Amino acid sequence: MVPSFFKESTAFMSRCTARDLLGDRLDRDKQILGVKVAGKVYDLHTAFELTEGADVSPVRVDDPDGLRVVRHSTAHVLADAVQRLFPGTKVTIGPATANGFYYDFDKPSGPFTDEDLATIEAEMGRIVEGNHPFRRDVVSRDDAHALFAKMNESYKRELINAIPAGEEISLYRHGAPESEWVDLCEGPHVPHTGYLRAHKLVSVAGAYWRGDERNPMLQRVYGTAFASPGDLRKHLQQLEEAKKRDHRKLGKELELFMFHEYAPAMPFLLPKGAHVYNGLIDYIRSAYRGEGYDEVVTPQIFDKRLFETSGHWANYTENMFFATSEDRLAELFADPALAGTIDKIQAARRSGDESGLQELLKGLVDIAVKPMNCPSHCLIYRQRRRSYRELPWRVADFCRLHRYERGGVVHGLARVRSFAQDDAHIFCQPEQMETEISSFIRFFYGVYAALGFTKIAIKLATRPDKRIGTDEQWDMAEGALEQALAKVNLPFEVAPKEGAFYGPKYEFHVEDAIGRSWQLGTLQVDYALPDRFELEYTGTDGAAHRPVMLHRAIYGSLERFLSIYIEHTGGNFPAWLAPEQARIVTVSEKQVDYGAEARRYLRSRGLRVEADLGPDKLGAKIREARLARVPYILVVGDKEVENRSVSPRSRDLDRNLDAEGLEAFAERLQTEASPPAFG
RNA sequence: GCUGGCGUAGCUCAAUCGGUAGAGCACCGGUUUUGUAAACCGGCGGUUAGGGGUUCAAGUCCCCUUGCCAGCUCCA
Repeated sequence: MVPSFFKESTAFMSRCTARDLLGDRLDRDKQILGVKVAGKVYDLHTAFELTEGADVSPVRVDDPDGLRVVRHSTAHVLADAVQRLFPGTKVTIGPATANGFYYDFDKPSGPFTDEDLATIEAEMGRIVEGNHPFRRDVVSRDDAHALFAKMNESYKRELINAIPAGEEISLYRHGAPESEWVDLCEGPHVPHTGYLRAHKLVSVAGAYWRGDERNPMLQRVYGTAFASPGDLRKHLQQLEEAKKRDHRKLGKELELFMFHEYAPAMPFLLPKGAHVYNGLIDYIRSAYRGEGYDEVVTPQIFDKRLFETSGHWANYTENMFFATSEDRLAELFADPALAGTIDKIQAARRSGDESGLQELLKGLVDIAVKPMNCPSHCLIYRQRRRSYRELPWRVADFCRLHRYERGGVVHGLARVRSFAQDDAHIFCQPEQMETEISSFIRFFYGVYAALGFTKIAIKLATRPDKRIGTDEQWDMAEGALEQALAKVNLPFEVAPKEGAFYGPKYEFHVEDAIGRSWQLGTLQVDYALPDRFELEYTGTDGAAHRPVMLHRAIYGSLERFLSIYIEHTGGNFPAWLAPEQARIVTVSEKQVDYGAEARRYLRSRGLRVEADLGPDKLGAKIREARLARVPYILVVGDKEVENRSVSPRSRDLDRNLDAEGLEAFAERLQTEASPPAFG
C-alpha cells in the first residue's frame, strides 16, 4: 500500500527512485533527503526495487536517519578537503557515528595537529559553498579497481575486494565539475553540499585499519554535523556542559576523591566522597531488609583453587591481581624445579610464546585477589545442606573487588581497578526465577526513580553462538526474562546473541540529566556456576536439585555509579546525601559565639553542619559555600543573634529564604534530608 | 596493551632561540569588623613526575621508566 502522500505519483513502479516517489513534494520541502523503504534509506541518487506493500516514509535532514546521511556526507567533504591540503594522504573509511562522524586517513607525514584541523575546516567550508550536487555512479568491479589503482588508493581496493560478488559497486562524487572528488561508497548521501553547512571538526586520534592492532595506524579525524547551525550550537553547548560536570574535575574541586601513582586507577575516597559513597550503600542496604536480602562479608584474597573451580583461572586471569606470601616464596625457592622454571620462562619470553609464558607464570602463583563475589557466595551456599524451604536465598555483598584493567582503559572513577558493587546473588529454584526477576525490576526502578533518574531503557541480551548449557535451559532463562518484563509492562529491545556465555541478561541503560546514556545495573541468569560448584538443595521430593543463580546489581560498580551521579547532579547532591548539608556564615566576628552555638545545636539534631566563623567578608564566605555546593547557607548577623534564628539561602531554589528560628530550620532540613522512599 | 599528546608550588597556569623557575588562588601571620559569588599587606611553599644522556649551560633537546589525557581494543 503506497502511503497517502505519494498519491500524486500516478504509476506504480517496480524500479524507481526517491524522486519518482516524492514528486514535486521534493521541491516544496527542502528538508527531505530521500525515502526509507522497508527499513533501508535511499537517497535521491539511487534506484531501487519497490515491492508492493513495503513500508515507505520520507527521510528528513533532522531525523536520525537523515542526520546519519548528513554526517556521512560531511565525512566525504572532510576527506576531500584533507586530500586537497595534504597530497599523498590515502583515504580509508568515514562512517557516521552516534554523535557525528569520522574519517580514517593514511597520512605519511604523521598525525594532524589542531592547526591542521582549523585549516581543514576552512577548506571544507569552501567545498560546501557551491551547493554542488552529489552524484552516484554504478561501475563494474574492474572499472572500480582501475580507477582506484590510478589514484593509488590501496585501501579502497582492499574494500572493493571485500564487496561480495553480485553486489552493486557504486561511486559517489561531489564538488564543482572541474574539481570533483570521488569515493567508493554505498551511500546514501545528501542531494548537494549545501546541506552540509553545520559541521565542526572535534578531535584527532589514532585508529587501526579495520580496528586490528596488527594493521597500520591511521589518523582519524572526528567531527560532528547537524541539520542546522542551531542544532550544532546546541550540541556543542552540551559538550561544554559535560566538560563542566566532568566528575574528575568536580572530584578534585569538591575534594571527593583522589588518585596516587602508588595505586594507579584505584580511587582514594576522601571524607566527602566517602560520605556520598556510603550514603548510596546505606540506601540500598536499608532497602535490602524489606526486599529479603541477607548481607555477607567475604575474604579479599583466595587460594587459586577457588578460581579454578569457578572458571576464572581459565578465562579471567588477565584481569586479575595476584598476591604472594613469604611462606610461598620460601616454598618456591626450596623447590628444585624452580631453577628449571626460570629457564623455561626466559625461553618463552625470548621466543615470544605469550600463552606459554602466561601458563608458566600462573603456575608460580597460588593466591589471587578476587575480581568477583560469586565464587565466595557459592562457597557460602555449600556451607551446609540447603532445603527448598530457604530458597530463594538472596546474598548481598559490598566487598571490594580488584580487576587488572589495561592501562589505556581506566578513566576517573568510571573505570577503575579497585571497586565495590552493590552485588547480590539470588539462589532459587528454576520456577522461582520469574518472580525473582520481576521483583528485582521493581526494586531497580524504585532506586533509580528515588535518585532522580527516570529514563531507563532495557535490553535483553540473548544466547550467543558460543555458549554452555542446554537449549532447554536457555529457553527457560530467556523466557523468564521476557515474561518478567511483560508482566510489569515494560518495553525492551532484544540484543541478539549479546548474552554472557553462561546465560542471558538484562542491560539497564540509564539516561542522565544532560541526555547521555549509561549502562549501569544488570541481571544475569547463570546455570554454570551452580554446576561447577555442585550446588544442591533438597526438594519436596527429598531428592537433590540444582538451583539457578541470578547475578544482579542495581548501581553496578559503586565507583562508576558515583562518577555518573556526580555528573548527573553536577556535584549538587541532595540534602540526604550531601556531605555538608548547611553552612553557617557569620556577617562579622561579633556573631562567632552564636554561630558556634547554632552549629552545636544543629549537629545535636543529627544534621551535618559546618560554620565559617573567620574574618572574611560575607560575600567571600557565600562564594565559597556556593562553590562547595552546600544545600543551605545560613547567614547569621546581629538580627539573627537577637532572634535566635538563621537566614537560609537555598542552593536549589537559588534564592534567599525568610529568616527562621533554629528549631524550625532544623525541623525542615531533617524532613528534607530523610532518604527518599521508593517502590 | 596499541597510537598520539601531556606532566612546572596543594589547585589553575606562565617562563622568547637551551641562559638566574614566576603569578593568582589556597595555606600561615598581621590589618580590617564587614548583610548574600573574591577586603588589604606580608610570609611559607620547587632536586620542573623519576632515572639516564647531549651541552659551558636543560623546565626546554634525546633515551628509558612512571602517571595522566584523547582515541583504538576491552569492559561494571
